[in-house]
Amino acid sequence: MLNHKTAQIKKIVKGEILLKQGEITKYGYFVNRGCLKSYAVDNAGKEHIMQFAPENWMISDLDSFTNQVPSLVSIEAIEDSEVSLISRSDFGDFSKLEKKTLIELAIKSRNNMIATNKRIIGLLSWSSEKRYLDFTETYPTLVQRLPLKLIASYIGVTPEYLSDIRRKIAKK
Amino acid sequence: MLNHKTAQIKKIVKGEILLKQGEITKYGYFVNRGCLKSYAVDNAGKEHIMQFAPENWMISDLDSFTNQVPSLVSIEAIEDSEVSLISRSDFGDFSKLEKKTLIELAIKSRNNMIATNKRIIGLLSWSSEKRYLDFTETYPTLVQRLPLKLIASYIGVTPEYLSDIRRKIAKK
DNA sequence: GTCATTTCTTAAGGTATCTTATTTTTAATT
DNA sequence: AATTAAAAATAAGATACCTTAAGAAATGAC
Repeated sequence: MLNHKTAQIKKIVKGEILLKQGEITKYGYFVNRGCLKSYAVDNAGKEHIMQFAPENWMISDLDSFTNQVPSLVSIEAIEDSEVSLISRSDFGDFSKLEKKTLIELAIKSRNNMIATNKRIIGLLSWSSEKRYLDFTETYPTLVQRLPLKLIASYIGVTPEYLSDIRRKIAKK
Repeated sequence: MLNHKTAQIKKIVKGEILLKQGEITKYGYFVNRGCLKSYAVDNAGKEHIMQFAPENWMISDLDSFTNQVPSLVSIEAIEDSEVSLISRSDFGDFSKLEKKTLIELAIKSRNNMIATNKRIIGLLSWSSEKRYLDFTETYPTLVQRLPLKLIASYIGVTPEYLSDIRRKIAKK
């Protein structure tokens, strides 16, 4: 979709931060290798994961990227990674894009929206156990790859409680 | 964006249902007048509101519309309303759309995505009181227009508890 | 291979939010 | 206006989930 071949590439190590909550971002990131997360830290200092981005995913704070407002999230590498930088000059103005690119974008946006809508329904109406089971079905490779505490943060429970959930599931 | 002028128009009364959870939808709806909601009913029979759609908003189950799979939500009029029907033949295939339309779509999708992302962050990391206050700031007209129990359902608390929240806020 | 660090598990007590039920207020219908 | 129905407020008891804390297991560093 984006012109990754000519894009600027950046290598980052685990723990490295590409965007800090409250800052205005210049870039979106396309993940070539590794895995990133975006997350918000609440008043109590707790971290809540908005998104995981393994290979071939994009990650950014879309509002900060588009409207140059402070970001609600931080973006950090959870593995050693390589990303392509997507800049506003390349991608900020849709009218500069080719029709073909716009169609690809529309399809990806739609798929993203479908997944995001499902997540909201889950947060509103599913039990934490069901949210965990859905996560394992939707992202089986991430379940292997990520520590429990990151998954807990994504589905909206504490690591201790997810540990309880797992034990209850195992007992069945 | 869509060709509302030639679209099929439908008048519906309060309480009328346009889509039932589990069914496959043929249409999306653009609201000309009135207000609709989409909601999921959980195992315990409780209703959880995904979206409100007042005038000039679109509403549908995007996954059901796009992929012809069972809908996760029902769509119902919460006021007497008039909607324009958006069919898959008009809007299912992006390659048939004009570039101008695709650009409009990309902008609307982006704005929608920004709002939806914020809602997820709110559900994960804000207190219920903060979620309510944010709702009143983001949708001041809807706060006047909608009964408390629908707002409670949207922000993810029971009506009784939202009533408590309001009382606490008023005491300050 | 040992030591240090991080992750995971387990458990007890606490809090936010829910459930159920009753009363009051508001809105809809005739 | 009177009647009915729906919405909102209030309160007491129940529960899902959190907090804190400690020990066990796994992972990474030297």
